[in-house]
Amino acid sequence: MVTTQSRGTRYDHRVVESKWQRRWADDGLHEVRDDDPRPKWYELTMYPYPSGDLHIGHWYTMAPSDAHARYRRMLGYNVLHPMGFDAFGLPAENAAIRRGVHPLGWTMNNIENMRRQLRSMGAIYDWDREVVTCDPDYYKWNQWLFLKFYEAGLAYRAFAPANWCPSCNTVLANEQVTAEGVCERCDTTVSHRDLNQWFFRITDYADELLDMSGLVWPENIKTMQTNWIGRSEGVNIRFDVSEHGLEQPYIDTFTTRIDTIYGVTFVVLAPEHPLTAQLTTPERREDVEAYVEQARRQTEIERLSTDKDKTGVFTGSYCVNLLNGERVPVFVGDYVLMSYGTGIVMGVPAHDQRDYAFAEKHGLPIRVVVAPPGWNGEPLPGAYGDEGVQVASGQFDGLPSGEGRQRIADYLEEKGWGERRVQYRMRDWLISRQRYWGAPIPIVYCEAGGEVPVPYDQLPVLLPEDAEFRPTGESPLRLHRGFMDVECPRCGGQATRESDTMDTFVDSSWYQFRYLSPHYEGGPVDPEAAGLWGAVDQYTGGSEHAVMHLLYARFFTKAMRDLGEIGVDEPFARLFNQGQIVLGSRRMSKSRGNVVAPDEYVEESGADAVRCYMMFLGPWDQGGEWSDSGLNGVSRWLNRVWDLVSRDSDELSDSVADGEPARDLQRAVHQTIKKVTEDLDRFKFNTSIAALMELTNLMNQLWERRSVDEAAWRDAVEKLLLLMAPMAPHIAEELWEATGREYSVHQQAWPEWDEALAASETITLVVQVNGRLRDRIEVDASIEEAPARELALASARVRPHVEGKEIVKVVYVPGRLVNVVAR
RNA sequence: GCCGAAGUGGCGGAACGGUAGACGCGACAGUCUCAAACACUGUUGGGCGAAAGCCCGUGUGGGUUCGACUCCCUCCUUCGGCACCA
Repeated sequence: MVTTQSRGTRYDHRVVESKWQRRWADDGLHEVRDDDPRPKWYELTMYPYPSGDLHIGHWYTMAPSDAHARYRRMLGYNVLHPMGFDAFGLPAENAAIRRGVHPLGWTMNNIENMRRQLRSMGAIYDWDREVVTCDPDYYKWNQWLFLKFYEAGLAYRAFAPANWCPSCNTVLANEQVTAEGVCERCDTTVSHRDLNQWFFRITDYADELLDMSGLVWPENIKTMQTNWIGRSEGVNIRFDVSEHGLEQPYIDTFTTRIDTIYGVTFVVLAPEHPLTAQLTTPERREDVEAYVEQARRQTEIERLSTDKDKTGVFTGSYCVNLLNGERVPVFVGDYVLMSYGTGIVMGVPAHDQRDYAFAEKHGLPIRVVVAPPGWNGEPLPGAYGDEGVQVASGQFDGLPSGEGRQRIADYLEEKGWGERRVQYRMRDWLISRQRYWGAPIPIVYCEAGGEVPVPYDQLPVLLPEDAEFRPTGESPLRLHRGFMDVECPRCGGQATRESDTMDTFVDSSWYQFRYLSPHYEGGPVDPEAAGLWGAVDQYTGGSEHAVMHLLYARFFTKAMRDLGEIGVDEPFARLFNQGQIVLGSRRMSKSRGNVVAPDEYVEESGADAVRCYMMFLGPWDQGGEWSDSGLNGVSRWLNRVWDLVSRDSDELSDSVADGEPARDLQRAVHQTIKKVTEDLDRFKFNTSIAALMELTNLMNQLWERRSVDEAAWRDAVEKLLLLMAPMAPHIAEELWEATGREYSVHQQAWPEWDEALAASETITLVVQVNGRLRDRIEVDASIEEAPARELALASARVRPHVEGKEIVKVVYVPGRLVNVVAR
């Protein structure tokens, strides 16, 4: 059919997008007010690091979450969906050093550029609420919180071995060292240094952090946090060493398997253990010292490699197992870690793989004390299960090992030989960094009075802009006399400032609360705003933050709650992790040169097309691959919508003689509303857009046939534009106006569907024989079972398949199918 | 080694235990064009067949079921996390 309308009209996204972005800004359409009567919805996307250019990965993170926030707004919520910059940190400093510029200038330029790029996306960010963490108005509150933590005993300084990255020239938190023992930023092998460091006492909250029952988070993230915290219930048990005449007549070990206590055939100390030297006999001294020295020199990787031999040396001493009076040898071995438990392990080779390996190597006895079901009395190398029956265990013989654990623990506590203990894998959070580009730690060291907190009225402790910031291994601030030399706030005497700065994860641990009242001067958060907004309702971002950021932010939230700053227990009620967008199945990276720069594509195809493509390329949580032709397909669709909606609906008659197609359209519209709504609730953007494409395709077909009336058409156009508005906000707004509707499409209510109208009058009745499809019959949707069976059995396509067979039964699934079972 | 997720056309991916492959890309054919590109229309899992239709198909092997991409078990592969934590 030939039409008068020209086909293939393309819209000028440049004109449309800049027009509406200006208009929305002028009208303050995205301003969020606390006195808005609608119910609140706080939807947060992890803020970006201002690395310079907005990467397509940023779009992948932000465009779908913006669409979701917009959807929630159309549902009738007062939506807060803010944006800011995680502006402190090593990359800025490293980049600044490379380029010979100042980190501040470099960072602020990047932020300026990225703000412009972010604006091109047409998101609903309320820029008046922007948070920039290197701004003194922000980090002042970092320092303020540090002081509050300090007063509450949650911040403390300790001389301790720390992870040292020789390339970054700073210490790292445990969370920042990968499983391979390298720096999570630069992949350099991490070594150790003993330094005075500031810590946050996150372990105080270990048990509360384990409780994630109220969180709607992906299970794998919860599991990772649980594993990271690593709670173990066990027993501290003493072994008698009084025969050696030390100050302390016993040594302490920790075990989770006290049921195996009768199987102990040796004890092992960590090489760094302070008792190692004392327990070493003179004739063993030389060997032990050589071993300890060799262990000390090993790198973290060598030390931690699991497949390594279980090395160790005998100290010459013995200790006594108080339960059976047995004397067992004491070894030093580097498979025992000083940082876990007591740094001493009781060796039970029959029931622990590592102890087994150690015993094999050193010819130590192996004694089974927990017999697995059906045990034949043979040694059990490798049978380390913790369920069985106590044997060779004195008075505890015959007990199931689970019960044995409790009874032996009771007995030890009664005798005063040990007590139940809970151990965590997680350590306190080391926050000191020997680098320039971070928030100074607000402490001074008085020559007379020691450690003195900076008074609140002297905050912020400004980061001096004129410091030499090249890393030397010590904090660069140490070289800045004007910064360092200070009067003691307590006694007025000579004092020096703490020269370390805070880990940037401190900044991101509470930024979610600063957005609530970004200009508030009375504290980190305005209590009224905190009361109104509470926790983030929906948080989105990458799963690379599964442990560090998310755990720290949870800790901060609980600590701030206990300080009375906020009223919530958890920062993020719901969490959704998007996947990664890749190019050619490889992670994009600047060094590899395979980076997709969104600006070119926005210029070429428009922000709406790039937004929609981010959502369409695959399920958001699984990530996907960028492809130019994929973007092109989405772009074609938007042009088709433009073309379709721009058609003059006067060309359609007021009513169509055959009413069926109009009903088809109406049904499709209601089905689409349902599909898109349900999919957006579950972040299934790809299928939402697919549903919208289907509706568009149907509309196009019906138009071609001119078999739809004007009213149905206009209704379909309206619903299509409303449903598209969150994903393609500019084109939806433009077409909303062009079709004579009232500004703004983004202030309209989300459409609702009517189940009855979405339902079909007829269904395709599927007819199967033995579960295999044989026929499809169009029938009235209200068909009863009996006629459906009759129709199925009468089908000419069914008969040949049941010929000569006995019909055993007929399964009827209402509204779906008939399955004839024939044998 | 342990924990978790995932394996579906040429590709990205759809599918409340009930029509496998929606939607899109690509490819092919056509329309438009002097031509190409763009755009638009149509076809498109494999095999056999003139057609009707039949058979085979969701990593592997089994199981449950009238019926399995979907649930259960085995194994394989890929990815992510943890890893001498006593």
